[in-house]
Amino acid sequence: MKTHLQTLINQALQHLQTEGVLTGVELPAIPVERSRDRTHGDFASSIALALAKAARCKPRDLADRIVAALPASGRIVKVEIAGPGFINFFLTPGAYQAVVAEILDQGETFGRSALGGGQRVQVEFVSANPTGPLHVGHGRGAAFGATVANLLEAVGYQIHREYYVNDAGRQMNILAASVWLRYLEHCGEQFPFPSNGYRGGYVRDLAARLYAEHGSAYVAPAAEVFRDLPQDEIRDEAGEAILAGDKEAHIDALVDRARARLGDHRYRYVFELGLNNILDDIRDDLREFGVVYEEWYSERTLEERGAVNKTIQRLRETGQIYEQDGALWFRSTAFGDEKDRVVQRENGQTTYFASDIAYHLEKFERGFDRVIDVWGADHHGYVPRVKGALQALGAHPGRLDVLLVQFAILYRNGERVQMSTRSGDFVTLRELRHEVGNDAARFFYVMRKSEQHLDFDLDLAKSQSKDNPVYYIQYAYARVCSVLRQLREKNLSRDEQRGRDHLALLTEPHEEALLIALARYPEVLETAALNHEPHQLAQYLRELANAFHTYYNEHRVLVSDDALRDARLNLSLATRQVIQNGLHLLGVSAPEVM
RNA sequence: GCGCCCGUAGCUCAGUUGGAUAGAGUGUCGGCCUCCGAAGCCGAAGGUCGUGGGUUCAAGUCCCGCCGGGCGCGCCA
Repeated sequence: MKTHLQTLINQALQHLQTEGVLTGVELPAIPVERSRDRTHGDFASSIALALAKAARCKPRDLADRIVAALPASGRIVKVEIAGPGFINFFLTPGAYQAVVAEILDQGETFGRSALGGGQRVQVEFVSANPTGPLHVGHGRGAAFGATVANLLEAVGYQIHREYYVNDAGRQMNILAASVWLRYLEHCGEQFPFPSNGYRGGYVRDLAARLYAEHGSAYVAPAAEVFRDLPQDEIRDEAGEAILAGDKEAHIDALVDRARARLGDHRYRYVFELGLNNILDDIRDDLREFGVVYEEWYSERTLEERGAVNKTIQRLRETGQIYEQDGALWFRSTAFGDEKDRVVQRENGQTTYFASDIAYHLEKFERGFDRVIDVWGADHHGYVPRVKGALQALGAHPGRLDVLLVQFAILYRNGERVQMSTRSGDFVTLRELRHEVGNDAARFFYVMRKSEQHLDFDLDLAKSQSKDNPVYYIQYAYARVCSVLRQLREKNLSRDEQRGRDHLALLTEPHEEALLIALARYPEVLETAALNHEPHQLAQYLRELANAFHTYYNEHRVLVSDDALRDARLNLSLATRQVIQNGLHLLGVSAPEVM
């Protein structure tokens, strides 16, 4: 409808140009919006306000001339000029009602479009290190990334969902060392656990598994393992230093000691045990959450192919690499970063940043038209250096969108649920899903703008009342299903074609409001997708459900008049279809009975 | 200190990329079931859009300065 109106206005403007009113004026994109207020019609255009200056006349006068030049349209009942020069369009009832037939015809594809033209877009999200189970922060990235991907797919982009598995870095070695140390404890050895080790309970589980598989064959005396190591650094809860040392050097040395003591083969075994078990757990967790990927991309394969070193070499050739204090630095300040960044440490290890440059470079080499990264907002400082490196290498950083997701704060009984990474005491995504269910979790995660902190009310997410937007929307769906059941129980006839033939009977104000809400769905999908804003869809579905509940409360669907009943049934089914389509994109189920 | 994000009803948040009289939910108060699911609906009350300037036909929206909150500022990831 919007494009229809734009076409009409465009024709009018061209007509005026031939009359010499707007000679030499370049015609802009024509603004057409849904009116907020019904008294302003259905759609409004501010085109006359925008062009008044160029046309050298008053906005209202220009609006008059545009309206006079508008071609006739069977879908418009009235055109008015209002306020400073808005052109308001009033649609015919038939223009509203037509959407019902459109929805019934298109079913699950209603709302989808070919806007993206099949462009290839990669969406990388979650990508949490496989050093432990996903927590509630990752959950938001998962729900958000999955929904953004679904939305883009719905408007015609070809989507490649990807999880970048950091299976090669230093952190994985620290995990392996942590598992081994817990294993030593399990076997009776005693020592202070390194402050930079992984201390979650799952590490002990992995250690127990190692023991179950190999008994005490991997044991080494703690006294030997810890002999002549750099001092650890230990702080109390307040952050005050109890033991001054270098925790990084300490843990790195422990990793080396583990490798030396176990030998390559056995060290590899511990490493793989940790990686595989945790990665499998993450995969299962996400699959249960309705989040699936086209690809799990391994950092290790990237490194084994020599891509990281090759990338550093390429950066060298650009002249943006220099050596200082034994390390290699990338001159990211030349690209707007606050300071230069290390790509290779003094000890020869490449940094996470180095492999990330290689990875992003490869994303473009794989032929994606656009690349989207979903990151936690605490990584925002990382954006300039990645884009800077891409620019240095001749890639186009403008084709990379980094979407930042703020943390979710859990509330229970009105109080904030405390989470501390220091003690390893955090709520996992799985715990959250089990507590509130997948539907509520998926919906709550995306119902706010991503860059907004999310207050996640656990009690609300669990409540089965209208306060809970998930239930509210699902209830509208279930109600339509219930009407169909009633139809059968009462032995009333139903004829879809008869309903289509009598859509003109849908003239009640509540019906009109519902029809307008339905017609908005494709527009909502488009803006939600292009702006990467799932919350717009969530918000819309609530409004649609509200329009239906209001209507349902005011009018009966199963009336005795066959034609009216069938028309209303078609309207109800169309509503059900749109709710189903929308919930599907959000990864939320649509139960027939609640 | 520097950089990024946020500040809208008591609370949680929208606000169609600059449009007309700033909207929902929740909470408070008051109504609606002999009738398709009351897990619902209707009404009332609630605002100097943090603040002071600027840009223009038009600013919650864009620019600048303050105030308040969050995050970042490692040879960690």
